[in-house]
Amino acid sequence: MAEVMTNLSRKEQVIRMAAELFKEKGYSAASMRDLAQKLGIEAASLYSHIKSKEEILRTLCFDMAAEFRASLSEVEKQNVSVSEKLRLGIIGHVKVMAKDLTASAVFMNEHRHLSQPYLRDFLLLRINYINRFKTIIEQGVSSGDFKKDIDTKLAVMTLFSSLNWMPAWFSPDSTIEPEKLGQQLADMLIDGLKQKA
Amino acid sequence: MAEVMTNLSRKEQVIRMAAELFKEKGYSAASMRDLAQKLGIEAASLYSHIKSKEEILRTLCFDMAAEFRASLSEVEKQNVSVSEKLRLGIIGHVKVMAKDLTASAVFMNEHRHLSQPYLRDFLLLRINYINRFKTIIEQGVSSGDFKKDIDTKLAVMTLFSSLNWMPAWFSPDSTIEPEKLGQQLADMLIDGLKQKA
DNA sequence: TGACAAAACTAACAACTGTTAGTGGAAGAA
DNA sequence: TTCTTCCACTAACAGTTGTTAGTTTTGTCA
Repeated sequence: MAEVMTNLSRKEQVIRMAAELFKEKGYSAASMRDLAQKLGIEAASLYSHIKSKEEILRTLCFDMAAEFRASLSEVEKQNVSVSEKLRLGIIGHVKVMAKDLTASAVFMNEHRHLSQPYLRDFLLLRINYINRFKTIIEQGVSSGDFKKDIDTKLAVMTLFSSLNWMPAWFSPDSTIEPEKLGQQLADMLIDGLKQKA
Repeated sequence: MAEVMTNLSRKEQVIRMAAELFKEKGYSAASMRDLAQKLGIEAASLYSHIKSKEEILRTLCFDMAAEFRASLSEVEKQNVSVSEKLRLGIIGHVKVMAKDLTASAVFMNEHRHLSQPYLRDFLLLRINYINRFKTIIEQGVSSGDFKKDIDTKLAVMTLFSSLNWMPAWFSPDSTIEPEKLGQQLADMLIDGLKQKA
């Protein structure tokens, strides 16, 4: 038990460092020797902890995916108005990202380096997640909460684009809390910039 | 003269193919042998046309940057309302991207592989461009066109995030014209999703 | 035809890639 | 003590990387 804990802890340390490196240099440009150096060990020693470079990427991508899905499931259960549901979905997404900005950045930008069949699985998970948001928006259009002439595909892609670049510019030592940031983002996307006449 | 044309044409062909490859696999994962194969020649033959792999990336990034800046300068000259100016800026940005989606994707996702001092120069250009958009939004807040409680930094980053992921999901054979897409995007960001009460 | 430039070729380089095999030390449990 | 597990090591592999030097083919124009 204690050994398992220690092992996991060391393995997780490797994965965390790898996430930082992948975020900084990109998956392909980050070498196992770079990673080893960051940990103060030899490259070959990494393989006491992980099976391969790609296994690290898989872990990072699929763990994040699971968190996003869990967050959205929680929101879907709630019995609230559509625009509130969208708002909660956005806030949940932001919170998950904020919990680990580094892993989020890797999840967002490096997943394409997964090999098959993992890449396919990953993309399926992602499209499912996006479609669940799209459904919320469509419900809003039907119910009259949102404008009737909205292109829902465009809307949902815009939404995700805004969300997904957050790790690139949001600094972890920012004074603003994730909850608040999500709130503001939701406001902006739902209500727009313009002063109501 | 004719020789120069031919030379340029072939060099541009190399750069175009490289853009596709860089977009697909990422700059680091794309090898010069991959690129050569796409052109039906040997890797070493590429060096009759270009100085180095990074020179290609530089060309792609800085040429796109110049186009974005030119587009925005055009808009800034116009004597129109603030929200119209923002709208025009967005449409211009979308049009520039749509003219070459492949190069845009590289510009967006691969610029970090530039070495110094080019990377620094690139980032300075980018921040200048972003700040000019931010100024427009700030003017809108001052003039009362936009809401007073807007976080302009958040607003401008959200704007760019939405814009910048477009190359990733916008298909070139889409029926929608860039002009129209830019229009819709601007509507969404400025007016929001919500039906006005 | 001959000259010239563009654009391709072959061969090779040094460095770097992810990964494996096999080894040994350290620490805790028996 | 001895056994086991974790975690590091050295040495080496086969393949790939960007790039160079030098040469030959190709096409155009005088």
